[in-house]
Amino acid sequence: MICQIETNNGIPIYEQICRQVKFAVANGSLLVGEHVPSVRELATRTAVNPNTVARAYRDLQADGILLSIRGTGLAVAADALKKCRKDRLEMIRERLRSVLREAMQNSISSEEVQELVRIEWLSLQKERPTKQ
Amino acid sequence: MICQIETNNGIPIYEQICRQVKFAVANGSLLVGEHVPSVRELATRTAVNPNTVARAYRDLQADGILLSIRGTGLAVAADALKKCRKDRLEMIRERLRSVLREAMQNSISSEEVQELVRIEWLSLQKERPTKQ
DNA sequence: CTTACTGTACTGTGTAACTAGTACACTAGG
DNA sequence: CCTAGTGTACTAGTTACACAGTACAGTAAG
Repeated sequence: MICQIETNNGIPIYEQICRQVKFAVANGSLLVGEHVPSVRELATRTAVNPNTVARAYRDLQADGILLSIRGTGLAVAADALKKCRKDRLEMIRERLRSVLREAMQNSISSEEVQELVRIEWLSLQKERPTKQ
Repeated sequence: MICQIETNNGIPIYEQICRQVKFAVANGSLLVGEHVPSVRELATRTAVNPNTVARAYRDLQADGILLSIRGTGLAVAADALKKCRKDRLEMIRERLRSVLREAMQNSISSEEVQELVRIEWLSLQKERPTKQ
């Protein structure tokens, strides 16, 4: 499971981890019953404090995505797939709305936005060619 | 000059104010030489602490957008228009990139994103019909 | 001069996010 | 049993953001 953290994009690290775990489950990168990386491993790999990862995992447990097996690790819950699939676009949608709202408030046209999305998408594709 | 503040969208209030002032200049809602609303007036109008507005105005001065005339107020600098126009889409672009990056990292297709943008844009238009 | 309005500059307070360090209970493997 | 690896739970400290209150210097209008 890959996990890439962006600092200073407004989203707390622990929330980014939550989102990426949910996406991984929705994608099938993380299977139901499979173990998620340990707190300490993910922490060192992403250069983040273990407490921050633990916080994310705690939230995921509260959401019913992960199940704790003491001494062994955390596994993806049985009914997590359905929930993650359902919320898949929802998480992106919320961030997108906020950006679009700002654009609209400032007289950016629909065409300009569409064009911007197209250009930036292509630009990002160049950054990570044939990703996944 | 309108100024609408969103709390809890990840962007600090003082930065939102900065952005909206820059947009207003780029739009022509704020003309060069014109006075910007006073710290206290904008603070009460947006239900924000005066210090937060002052902080935004201080940043705008550092950026060369506003000029201070003690005892009178803050005016839009002569060369602000050029700078604001130049940065007009740039500010939206940065936020958009961050969202698109997350979408791409999680195997959302280009078509899905375009569709999402289209739908959300229409949805926002309904919220504020014939804005401006 | 007086008053009311400007911007500016402080000192606090509170909260959220993150980091740092430590400790404990549990489990698997030797 | 022993060790190393799990999750979990603390305390403490730092930083950023926002709010609250106060104070002061300058300007414009009466």
